[in-house]
Amino acid sequence: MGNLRDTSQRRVILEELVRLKTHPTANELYEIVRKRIPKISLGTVYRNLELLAESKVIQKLDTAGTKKRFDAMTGDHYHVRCVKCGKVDDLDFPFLNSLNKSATLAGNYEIISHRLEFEGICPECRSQRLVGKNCVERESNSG
Amino acid sequence: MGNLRDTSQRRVILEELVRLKTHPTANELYEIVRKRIPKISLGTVYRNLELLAESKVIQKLDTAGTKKRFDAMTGDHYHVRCVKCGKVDDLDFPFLNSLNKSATLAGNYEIISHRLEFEGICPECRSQRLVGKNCVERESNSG
DNA sequence: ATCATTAATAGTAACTGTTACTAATATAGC
DNA sequence: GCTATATTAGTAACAGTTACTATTAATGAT
Ligand SMILES: [Mn+2]
Ligand SMILES: [Mn+2]
Ligand SMILES: [Zn+2]
Ligand SMILES: [Zn+2]
Repeated sequence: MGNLRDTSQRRVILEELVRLKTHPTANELYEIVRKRIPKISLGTVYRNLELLAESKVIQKLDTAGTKKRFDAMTGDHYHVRCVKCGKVDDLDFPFLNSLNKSATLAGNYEIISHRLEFEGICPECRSQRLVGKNCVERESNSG
Repeated sequence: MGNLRDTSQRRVILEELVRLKTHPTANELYEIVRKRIPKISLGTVYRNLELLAESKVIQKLDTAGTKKRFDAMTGDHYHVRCVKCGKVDDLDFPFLNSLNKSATLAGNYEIISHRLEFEGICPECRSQRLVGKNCVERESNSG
């Protein structure tokens, strides 16, 4: 894994991120890793997520909202965010390979990538629409 | 304009945002408005942008990076962000109306909207690629 | 026009997510 | 085992934004 040393902290952070399919924030992952390494520091989680993303082992997501999220799946894929509970899920949707080329032709930028994120209501929140309980707002749903 | 009072601060903020095509951050707009209303407070700019966005007069963008940007154009359109200088421009690209429906069918979310943002290199930065001067990094280019 | 009501303001403090710093510790190579 | 140095825990600093508060000003009624 490049020139990164093999520390227990780094190993557990990666293990737990791979296990989770929830695209956690640094703090969410910190709380989970803490159960296995109680004395780990939040800074260590941030630093390792950054390093792992730099070396392309994981992916840093730039979803709506203020918090960065992390994803152990590095392949191209899109995400859905529930506007009710803030949950971020993978979406099994074909990757739009031709978009960048079309967009380059449409304007005067040299397009190198695109970010597509859907907003919607997850099955859980949909079934609780009338009840309104058990559906904690995770983050201010901007726009 | 709803139940919003007509103050000089609010009027100038909106005027300057409409004039600009640069999708400024709150602070960038603050610096511009300050030339006309020197004693205006940054909080006033934030509060008014928020209120104007709530009442759909303007649009709050959730582009990559940490800073929110604002847009007086409320119609559906996509944006390009220059990875070199951070500039955000409109892209004259047809709006993908069928995407939400397709994405709803692809997963188990009820999709209500999508956000598509392109990354690329603007004409200015492209012509300065070798020189590297006059091309100020506006924000840390994450991912 | 004067007044009362109350939204909006300037100025500042507080907050949130993240990054930077530092002295102590642990890893990897010899 | 020893050395060089990457990594760590703990904490301070930082950036962007929001919340608070006393004062000011827009509105609508008299
Ligand atoms: Mn994913
Ligand atoms: Mn725009
Ligand atoms: Zn939900
Ligand atoms: Zn540029």
